[in-house]
Amino acid sequence: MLRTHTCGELRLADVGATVTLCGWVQNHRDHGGVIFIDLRDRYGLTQVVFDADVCGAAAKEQADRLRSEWVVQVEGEVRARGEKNANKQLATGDIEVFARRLTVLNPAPTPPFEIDEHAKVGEEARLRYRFLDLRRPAMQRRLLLRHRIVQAARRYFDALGFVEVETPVLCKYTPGGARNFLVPSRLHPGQFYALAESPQLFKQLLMIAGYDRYVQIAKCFRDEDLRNDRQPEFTQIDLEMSFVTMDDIMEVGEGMARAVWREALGVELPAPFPRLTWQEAMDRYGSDKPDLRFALPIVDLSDWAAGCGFSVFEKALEAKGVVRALNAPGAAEQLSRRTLDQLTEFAKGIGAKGLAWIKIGADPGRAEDWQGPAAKNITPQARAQLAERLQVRAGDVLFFGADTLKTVRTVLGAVRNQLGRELLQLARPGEWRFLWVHSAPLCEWSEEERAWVANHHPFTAPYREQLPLLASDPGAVLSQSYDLVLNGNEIGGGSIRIHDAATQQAVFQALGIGPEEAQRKFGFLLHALSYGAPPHGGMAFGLDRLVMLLSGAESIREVIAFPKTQRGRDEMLDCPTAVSERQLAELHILTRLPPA
RNA sequence: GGCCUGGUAGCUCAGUUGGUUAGAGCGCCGCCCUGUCACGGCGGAGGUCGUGGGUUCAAGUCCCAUCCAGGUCGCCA
Repeated sequence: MLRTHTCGELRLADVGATVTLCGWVQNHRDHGGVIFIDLRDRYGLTQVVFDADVCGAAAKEQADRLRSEWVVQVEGEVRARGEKNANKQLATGDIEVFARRLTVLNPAPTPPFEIDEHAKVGEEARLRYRFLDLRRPAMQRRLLLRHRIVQAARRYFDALGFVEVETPVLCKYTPGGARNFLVPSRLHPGQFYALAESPQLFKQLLMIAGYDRYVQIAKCFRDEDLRNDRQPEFTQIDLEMSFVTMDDIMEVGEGMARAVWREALGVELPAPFPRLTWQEAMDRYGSDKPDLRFALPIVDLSDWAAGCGFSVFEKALEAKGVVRALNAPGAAEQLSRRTLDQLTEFAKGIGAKGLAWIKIGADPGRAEDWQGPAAKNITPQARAQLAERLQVRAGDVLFFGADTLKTVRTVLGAVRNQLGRELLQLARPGEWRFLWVHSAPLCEWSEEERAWVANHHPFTAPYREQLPLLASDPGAVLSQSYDLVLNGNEIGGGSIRIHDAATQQAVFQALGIGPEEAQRKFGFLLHALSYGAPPHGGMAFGLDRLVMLLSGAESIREVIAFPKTQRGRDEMLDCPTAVSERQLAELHILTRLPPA
């Protein structure tokens, strides 16, 4: 080793020792007669002192030329700083190293930005110089947290007897779902692999193979547009179990979350996590991933709305829609007319025709104290009933949605989030509200494709007793599926899988995938299912999102060492790039570029 | 693909109604300083104002196109 200690470990007990440190020059403070250097590595910072009386004139002169981010080796003696000169903010602040010998291991140009906690740097510069950005404490903290999370998960699953198995990244193209990245085959002209969008099929095959507890920290690839929490390659903590029910998987998944929070954050999560059916979540919170850091429940008022006096509501009912509302208790003062107008525009952006609201003044019993676009038209009787149904008190603000069921759910769900997270700031930092949302519909009608499409994926098992409905009313069939939601973010999800070929065929049929097509696309799975597939199920956690939430980062890019930009480029590697004609020829590929 | 925000010194930003030589802080370079620790003092260098075109006597500023970054909708079974 070129060093005897790291820059974070020397203490008063080491005083008198001769040590050798290696690291980067964080800072140099030249006082003429004496030079201070802060030497940094990922373990910490140690102050090195160059005094000509100790190190000699030549070494001091050399130290004088040191610049930020040079890599140096320093041999010297550990000395106590004394009460007066100690730096309480530094773990090594009680000591300093009086240099005797200095070796410049590598000089460096002035970095494009300062490598310290305080420097504000834009993301573009950070990504172009990611190797420098990763030296910064914030990035180190996040990558180390990620490491601890992964280790905690691995220990947890290992202790439960899970087997870690790697599955291929080069896979077969599977239609439906996310767009695949394609990889040309040199050996098979005109044919392509697809990068795995998830290990889904492989883990089912592993269950058929009898590995009844599988786990993998798996890279997944999806060629879709990027978002603040979406990258084209990302990591899942993927697991699958045999001979289990929904409850078993949820228990294991919940246990992992508890282990991760305990080991990575030192936080003890309450058990068990609350559960809602998909239907309950959608009705009560207008979302399949409700943020439970605040209440603001949505109440159905369809029966009340008939004859309430407000024609907008009544017409929505006549059109077979619904009327629902939520009460923001005591929010009247925080929600100015201007804010409410902005919220109305926000609702319109999501698909609402408008957003009826009522502001309650000092006395809910007086008609004049009900103000807002919906207030005047409502009959006194309807108003009294409303006060009862929404538990109206002075200073409350009521919001109404009147439209199709789907629109009202979406709009009030979004309004609820906007109120809770932004306008009323009801979500406290450091608060972790977990929730299982289970039993979502198996499939959903797609106007675009004029067909029923799988909500989760086509291998998700419906509830057994609802199988007969599959042919007659596919939309009514619920699936044995579950999503783990944290503070309004989906952090994981899974399902019990179909384990027999007959049911799988029936589901394919309902999804408009004929026997021939099914055979062509998923024949290997159907074949395998016929060879003694055990009942099985599993789930996957989005590791990047998990780390993002645990670290409080604003974007997924902050918890990935080398992320892509929103257009899918790597600014540091400068890729993707064009390749030579020769390479293309070898892959039997002709490119067809869009017109310039 | 649509919409929104931004692009000015190495970094983070300001730049008024279109008008003199485009500024600040940090960083950088030089000199001084023996107890600093985001040291301090003095001095200095550093700009295709993303790119291309247009309007104008005059464009960082107005218009059009385009590129890049971020956000968002579509998309993500």
